[in-house]
Amino acid sequence: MTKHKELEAAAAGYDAGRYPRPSVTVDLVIFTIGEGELRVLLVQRGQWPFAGMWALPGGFVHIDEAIHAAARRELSEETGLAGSDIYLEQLYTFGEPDRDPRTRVITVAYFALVPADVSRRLQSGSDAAAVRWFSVYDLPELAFDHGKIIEVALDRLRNKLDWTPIAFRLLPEQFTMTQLRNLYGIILDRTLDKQNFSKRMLHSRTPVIEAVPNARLTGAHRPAQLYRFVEEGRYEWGATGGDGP
Amino acid sequence: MTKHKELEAAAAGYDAGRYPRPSVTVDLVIFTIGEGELRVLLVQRGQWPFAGMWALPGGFVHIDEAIHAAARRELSEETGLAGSDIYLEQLYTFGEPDRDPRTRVITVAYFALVPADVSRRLQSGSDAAAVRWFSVYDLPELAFDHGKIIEVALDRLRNKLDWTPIAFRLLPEQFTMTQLRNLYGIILDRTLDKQNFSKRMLHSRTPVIEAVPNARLTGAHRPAQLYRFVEEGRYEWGATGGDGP
DNA sequence: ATACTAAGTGTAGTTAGAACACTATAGAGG
DNA sequence: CCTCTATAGTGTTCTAACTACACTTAGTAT
Repeated sequence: MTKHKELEAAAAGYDAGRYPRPSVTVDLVIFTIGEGELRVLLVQRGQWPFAGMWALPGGFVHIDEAIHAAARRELSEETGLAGSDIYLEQLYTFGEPDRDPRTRVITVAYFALVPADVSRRLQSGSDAAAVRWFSVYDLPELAFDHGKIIEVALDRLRNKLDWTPIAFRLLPEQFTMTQLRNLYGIILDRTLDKQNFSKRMLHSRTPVIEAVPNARLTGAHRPAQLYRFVEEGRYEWGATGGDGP
Repeated sequence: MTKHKELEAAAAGYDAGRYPRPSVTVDLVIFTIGEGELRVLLVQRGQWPFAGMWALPGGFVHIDEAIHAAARRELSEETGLAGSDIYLEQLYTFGEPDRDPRTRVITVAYFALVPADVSRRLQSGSDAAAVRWFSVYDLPELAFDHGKIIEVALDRLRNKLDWTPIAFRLLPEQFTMTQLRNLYGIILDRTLDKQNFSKRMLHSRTPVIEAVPNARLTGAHRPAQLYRFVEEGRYEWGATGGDGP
């Protein structure tokens, strides 16, 4: 198909090889919640450049592959999560000429949200020390401009948290009010008033969550009501869009 | 410099030519206000593909050029506006494999805001029918996926309007309350209450605009107070960021 | 002078968020 | 069995911001 394109283009007097082309990659900021921390998945580099340092998972966009497809593929390769139920959103494109010492590399950054219960299962499956979750508040030295990328991702996550129901992508299907409030607290890095928080979630004009009838979490103390995200309402998801454009 | 990079990379056993590389371009959605309309700048294509159809201005990212620099350069080439005082923000990266029939082209879309007084001066300078402002509510048939790109840009503009002082990038330095209110009305495509609007702008906790002392616009009717944007306050400009990453 | 047009202002009702303290219900341990 | 303790769950008041709506003011045009 690419060959066909080139032929057609040549016939029309267009020479695609005229300009030297940059490499294009995708990099993934994969967030999860664990041990009461907001965490991001990093891989340790084996080779030059930045050998031994930690980096975001990522890889080349294949020549016949959509960018979001490349991001999905990398997500699946890196975590084994194939399902499209993992939240994935394009973040920003970074393309300073010197960001990669090898050659000109433009990277399209994505961020992904993996539910706490899913990431717990992952942890045991991943091989050795090459891949690890790190607290976003305690990151190692990072390769390339990946520190910057994580900053931008964290900003975006915090912003979206307030205006979109994105938080539910980090929790199992059913959850207690305390879990949800803690999640917000961890991401926003501040404490939230119990009553005001639950009022906002349950009693705003278009409620965001609803109680699951007869579902209670039994534990060491008073059992808690389980809630789930209300899909119906169809909120404004913000202009930055979802997976593809 | 690039040559140096390749050498260094080769020495470390990295072959950058291993993968076929896509072309990378920037496309610009340049907004302005004119004749009471929100307008976008389009250029008419002369060649295959989509010959005769209208498209967003844009071009290749040079191999040693930052992406935002390429966007600035195209903006300047297309409009003659060199100053970095024109608002420019990265929008989204579009990379479906088939979006360009010539070859694989990934495009990083930007959107720009040109003040009404500046764009009026431009109009006379541009050559013939090859470049034109179009109302966003009355667009011609567009080449490539540029219709989609404009949609995304319009969404983003509307969203940012409510939470950031972006509107001032479409107005001259001083303006009347009515001009500002009309601007919001045009972009949001609805009418706004006079009193409530000015209350929001002037009397919110952190005022967005201030009266210019002794400056009044004299005209056919009662003269109007002139206002200017308050720079001091430093608002949250939203997570999506400005020009560079 | 008078009419016309746009600028500018005041008020009451509603809604969302912040601050703050008390009651309820389970298991654990003596 | 009773008490302790930890977490779940609820009510009220105050303030800031948004909505709806109508009247007054100050210029030019005739």
